[in-house]
Amino acid sequence: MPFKNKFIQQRIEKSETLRKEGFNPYSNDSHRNCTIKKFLNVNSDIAEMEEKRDENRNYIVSGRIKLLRIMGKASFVKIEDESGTLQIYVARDNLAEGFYNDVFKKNIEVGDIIEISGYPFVTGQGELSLHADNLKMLTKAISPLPEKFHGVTDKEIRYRKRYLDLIMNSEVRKTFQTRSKVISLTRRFFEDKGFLEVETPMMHPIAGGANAKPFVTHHNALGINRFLRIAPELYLKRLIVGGFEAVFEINRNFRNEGMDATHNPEFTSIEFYWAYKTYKDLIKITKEYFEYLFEHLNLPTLLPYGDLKINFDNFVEIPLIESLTTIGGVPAEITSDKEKIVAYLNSKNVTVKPGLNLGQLQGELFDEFVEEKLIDPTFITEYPVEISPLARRSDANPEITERFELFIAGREIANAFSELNDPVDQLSRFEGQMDAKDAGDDEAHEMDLDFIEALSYGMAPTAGQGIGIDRLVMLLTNEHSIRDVLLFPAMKPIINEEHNQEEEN
RNA sequence: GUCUUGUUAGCUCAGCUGGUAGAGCACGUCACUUUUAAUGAUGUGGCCGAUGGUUCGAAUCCAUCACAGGACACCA
Repeated sequence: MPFKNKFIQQRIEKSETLRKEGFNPYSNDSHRNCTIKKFLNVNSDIAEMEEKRDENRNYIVSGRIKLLRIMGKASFVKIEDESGTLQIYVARDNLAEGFYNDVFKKNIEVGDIIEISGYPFVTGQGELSLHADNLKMLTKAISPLPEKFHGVTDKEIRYRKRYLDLIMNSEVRKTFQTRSKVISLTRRFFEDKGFLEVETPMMHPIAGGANAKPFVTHHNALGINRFLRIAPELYLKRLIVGGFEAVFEINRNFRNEGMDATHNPEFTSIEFYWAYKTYKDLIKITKEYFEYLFEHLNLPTLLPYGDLKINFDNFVEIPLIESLTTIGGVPAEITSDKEKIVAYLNSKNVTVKPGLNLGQLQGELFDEFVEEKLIDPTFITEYPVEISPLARRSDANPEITERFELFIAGREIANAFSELNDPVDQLSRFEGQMDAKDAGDDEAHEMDLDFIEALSYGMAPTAGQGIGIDRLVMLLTNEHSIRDVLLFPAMKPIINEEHNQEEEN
């Protein structure tokens, strides 16, 4: 039952009173001619004037009331629009007869969205303000705003009711403005390099391009299941086969897995594919990309992140096997022996699933002993072929691939490789994944014969990369939960007990 | 999925070893024409997350459930 709360009832009554007195509580007759930011900029000279005011100027601003200080025959009102906050001085004798006492003081309150006209002046306390000569209700808020000083801090309310979070916490708006800029800069960076932005299906007949569990949905017309995509990779590579030489896609992926500070079931990535290039070129363009972002976002290259300082002038490059010993402290003599790795992991109280192959075990060592130590940007290269089913083998050593993952602050930010374009090898890799699936690995890559056929027509040598946008934004905004960089993070629904019982009947 | 902590007024939070629910802000009323979380006076406001149990008596103890935060596991 909505609106049963007594505060809401009170406010609805005020809204009705306004209507009766001829003031539409939901007027759209708005005449704003100045944002708050502009008002503050344009009138910054008022402070130097002898009178501290200029009654010849007039502005109409609007915004939500954030603070209200009523002092008898005059009041101060803080309003906020998207651009900033402004103090309004409202005095009884400057408004229409009776308006101040009968309308303003009784029916206008914190949370309402109003429009005010008046002239700029500077108060005795030195604050540039607007001296109101007219005030109009634009939107009555019937729910009271959270407490003015503490705001909302309850994370559950902040995520479930993001609008309240955005009203109360201006720094949250900044985070999402930065997110928007990152995406826009990313798009511009790749477009300027000659990449073509494309859109590939979100609903896949086979969920490929990554090792992950998909969401399933049903297409009634065809009577078949579809999978929400876990990655766009195989479709983007089909476009390279088709003759596009540089493509990228910025969009959502969906993975049916756990949720925590760095995982949301839907997340945003950019994937880009670049013909006639190798993963070495990707390392170069990745460094350029970060330089570009830092320059346009005005960020220091010694970036604070929580207690860390991340040095973005210090990109490190190291092969995976080497990192195990030099960074992870794993004895070099065990890193290519399955039994010794298992014994070593067990000795460190790490339990491993039985039947893992050498590459998977090396991956375990990396995840366990190296990943969290990679603070400055680090390209880990030369991944084992067993855990890289879509990457090209190294010519020098067919057991490893021409691949890297970029780690920053202990987290994977990007995954990239020279693409496997040998259709026969790709087929046998998929078959290897099928064996892993039969052995119980439910995240092994699916067989995609249509993709194999595409490769069989010839895909130019290509390098491709994916970057997790959410985690990147976390780094750049100094946020430590993915929920703080998603406007509407995934939350469990709140079960309404009454409603539930009805459904069961 | 496991462990752990939390859930009390619209918001931010108190509430000790069980004894009939508290503050600040907000809101109502009154005073106040330059305040800065305005101030002073006064009042209203609660199924103490849900359901069971123990008890003469439960916000408080126990169990189950729901949701959230954190950690771990899996993964990007």
